[in-house]
Amino acid sequence: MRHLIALDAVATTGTFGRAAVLLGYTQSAISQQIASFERLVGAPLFDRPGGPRPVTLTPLGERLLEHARVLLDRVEATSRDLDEFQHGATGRLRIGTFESISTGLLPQIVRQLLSERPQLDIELVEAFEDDKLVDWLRAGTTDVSFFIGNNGEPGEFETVHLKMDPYVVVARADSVGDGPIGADDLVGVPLVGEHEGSCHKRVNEGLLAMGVQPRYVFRSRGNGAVLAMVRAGMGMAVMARMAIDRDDPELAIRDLDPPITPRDVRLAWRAGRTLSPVAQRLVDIALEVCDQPQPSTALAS
Amino acid sequence: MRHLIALDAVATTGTFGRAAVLLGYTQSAISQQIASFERLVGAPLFDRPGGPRPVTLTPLGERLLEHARVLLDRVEATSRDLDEFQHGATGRLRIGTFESISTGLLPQIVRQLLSERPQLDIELVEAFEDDKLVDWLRAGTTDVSFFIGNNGEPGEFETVHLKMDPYVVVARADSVGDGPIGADDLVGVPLVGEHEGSCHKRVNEGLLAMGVQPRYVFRSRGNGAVLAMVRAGMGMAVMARMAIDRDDPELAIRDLDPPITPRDVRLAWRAGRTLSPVAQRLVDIALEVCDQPQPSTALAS
DNA sequence: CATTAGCGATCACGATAGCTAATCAGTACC
DNA sequence: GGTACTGATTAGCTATCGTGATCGCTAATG
Repeated sequence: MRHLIALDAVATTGTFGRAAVLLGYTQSAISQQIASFERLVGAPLFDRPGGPRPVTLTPLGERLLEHARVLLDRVEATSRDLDEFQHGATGRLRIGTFESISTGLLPQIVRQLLSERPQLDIELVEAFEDDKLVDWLRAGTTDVSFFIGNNGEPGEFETVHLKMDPYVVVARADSVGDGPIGADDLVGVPLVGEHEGSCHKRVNEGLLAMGVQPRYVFRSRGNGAVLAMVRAGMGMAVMARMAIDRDDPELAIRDLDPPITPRDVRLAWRAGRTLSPVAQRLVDIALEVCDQPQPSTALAS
Repeated sequence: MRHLIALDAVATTGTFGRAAVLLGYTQSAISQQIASFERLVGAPLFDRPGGPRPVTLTPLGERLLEHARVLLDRVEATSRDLDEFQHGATGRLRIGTFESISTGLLPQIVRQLLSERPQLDIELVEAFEDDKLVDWLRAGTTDVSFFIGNNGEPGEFETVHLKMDPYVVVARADSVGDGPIGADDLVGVPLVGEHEGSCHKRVNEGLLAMGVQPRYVFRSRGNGAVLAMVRAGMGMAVMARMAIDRDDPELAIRDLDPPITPRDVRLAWRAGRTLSPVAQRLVDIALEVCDQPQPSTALAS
């Protein structure tokens, strides 16, 4: 390595002495470096004419110099890229997420992250079930992942709590009064909701706990479709608050009474694995956006 | 450099100890190397879970490893290319030459050289005047050059004598008898020959020294054209023996009497400059082809 | 629950490599 | 023939890098 730099310097300056000054060494050091390099390759790299004439590269030296410059450039590029990476300016970030989070939380976070670091390569991987997210995170398919509560083997993941996301009732604005919706209001009422999946399971269990046997008249994987059906008058929906992305005067959003246990929205990564600078920043931004204190050391799962 | 190798080995084996075995070090050495590398980049490269579990790369380490592998590959490639270059298997060789030499001498030399080293990149640069060849060789446009006699500043070039190339008369076979051609045979005879140039100058001076005032009826830069004109009966030609590339029953080749001083064909290169392996081999082959002894140390110009 | 095995970190120590400083030796130029 | 500019060489110091032994940690074992 030092050899390559010395070779370049001598070839450029034409003189051992000037190369030494350039590199902050003494002439002796350069002489020894070149000599050692020549011993290494087994042949002279410079013709030394003697006297006050500049040294010149041998054909071998010339050939080696070409390679040396390529290598030095590469090293330089590596150093620059690593710096950028460490400062979080570049990097890839694969995020595991649910649709509701992609709708109600991620956009703010991603917008902030991208405004700070426009060159980032962000990849979202959406799942309908917790297990998928766990598998992906475990396998390294995702770098960080949103979780509902804690998942995986104990100690396998590290997580931070972002916010509690309540389940609410969504109905046409003209079909409900003010105030929370009780169990009575839901019995026998036609419902629209999600297809099978972790989210739906939680809603379903919650309703059953309330004593309501839900009657679904439409199911979809897309929250947008569900809301559209509510808007169209197909029925009410019980869904995570976060999945409703915009204020819609046609729709009324009401609390449940008694409420279904809200979702514990967390951000998770593999325990004991260093987060990349961008992932670290993502966590911080997520905490900011959710108004959570930033634990200096993230809580264990 | 060592750092990169260690990084690669640890990442591959998953363990400091196995990496050490792989590289012929002790575990302690690897541990210190990685630690020093981490100090250099300012952040951990591996997550060490502790206990009998393998270490894993941090995101930074992964990124660095990609660069490291590219660099190591390049170093490997450099080493291979240099080996080949030193053995003369690869390399570029730019040869300064005259047309007559390109015709009568070079083909044998180049054929031999290429049969030994098929991958060579040989470039011929043809000149019509000595000065051009001198300039090119001085400037490094050519690596080696054919010279007629010695040229350039004294001590500027190193040369070896290849052969003496006599000047001969070429005529239609049916237009001359046996035996050498004397001055009387040439007086007033129509001649074909070269255009201005170093070769032609020597012929012209030779003829004048013989007492012959040459009468040119055709001149060309191409020896082939000259010979064709002789064959066509335009006249005789006085030219270097070497410029006649093949036996042609239509043509008779006769000595001059008195002869013009033959050309001293030499191979030259810049004095004090190491020859590339292929150039060195070219010199040797040229000497072989010309039946010259090979001086272990080439004669000074 | 104590034991064991496998892992990396650390320390002291010796060898080596790499630098400086001073000097030597060759060559061109005045 | 001196002078000035080269690179080479030598001795000596120092920082680096390797080894070997040891320590501390954790998962797996019985």
